[in-house]
Amino acid sequence: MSKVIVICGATATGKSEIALDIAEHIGAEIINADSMQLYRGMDIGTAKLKVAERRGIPHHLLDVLDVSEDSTVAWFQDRARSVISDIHNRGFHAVIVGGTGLYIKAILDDLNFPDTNPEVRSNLEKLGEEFGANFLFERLQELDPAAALSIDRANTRRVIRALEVIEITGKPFTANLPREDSSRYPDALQFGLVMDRESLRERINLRVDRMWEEGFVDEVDQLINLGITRGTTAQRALGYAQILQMRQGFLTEDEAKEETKRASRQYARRQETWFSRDQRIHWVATHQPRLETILTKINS
RNA sequence: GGUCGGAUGGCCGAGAGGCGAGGCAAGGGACUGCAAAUCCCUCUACACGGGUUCAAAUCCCGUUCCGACCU
Repeated sequence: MSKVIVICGATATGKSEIALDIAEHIGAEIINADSMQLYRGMDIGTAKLKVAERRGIPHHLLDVLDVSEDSTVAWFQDRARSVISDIHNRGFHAVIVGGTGLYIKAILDDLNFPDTNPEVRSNLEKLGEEFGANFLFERLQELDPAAALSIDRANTRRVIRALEVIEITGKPFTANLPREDSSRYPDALQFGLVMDRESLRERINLRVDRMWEEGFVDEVDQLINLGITRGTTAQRALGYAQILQMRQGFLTEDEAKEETKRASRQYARRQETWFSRDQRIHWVATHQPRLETILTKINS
């Protein structure tokens, strides 16, 4: 019986390494669930494992997008699921590793993403610019009060998406929403790596310093030539955004580096909040023998 | 020794008698088509001691510290 194992957790907790260990032990292939490692050329700044470091284990969904293309959950969900069935069909287990909570949830749970329509969306965006965030929110309150309750009035991005879905499907946004416990892979085992804040902070600092030494700035310069500023997703990535700002003269190199560290810390916090909601995750702390703990659980 | 100017929350920084500016950091949280994104909440400070006043971070006196200048 082929398994689905998930390794999640905050950035810099050592997910990639553990995933390799597990894959090696149980005979699995690895699937990336990190929204930024999807991009070709974003290597140093995303701490992507080099091919030589992958121990011959197949890694999927790495380097599948151009930096000028946008990534979306719906697309990812589709790709990831077909990769999983492909791996399973060949008789291997699948280890999903990554820090993008929404992407992982999209694979595991029965999340259905109604279509998107660029025209509808840009119209809504225009309305927002013209009449303000409140206008959009009030419209949402009318069309789907339940959704308005759970979406913050100032979060224009999410308000627009809800309105878009309503317009396209003709049904309230909430109608498409969660049916708890509708897991696509009921036997999937999720492991979350945790670390105390102080250690994590140190690891992040070290990691960012190392990225700089390895030529992070050059990497971004190359991506500028490849059109990273044309896309919306890739250029927002931690570190990339800051180096881009530096190139535009808004930050000194030192500031860019420090900002990257700070932003990474904040990101780690958001990741922990996200993952902490999922009761299915088995948390593994640094002081535990991580690999053994996880393997025991898998084999039980 | 003298004169003048400062002293505000972890940091930056406004306010110049009467609802605790604001920003950053930190912490907590939300989140089903940009998610390394987007958004929300919290953090009761005015160097110290007196005084004036119904009311003082804001005015007065003194003390301490910092800075500039003078002798």
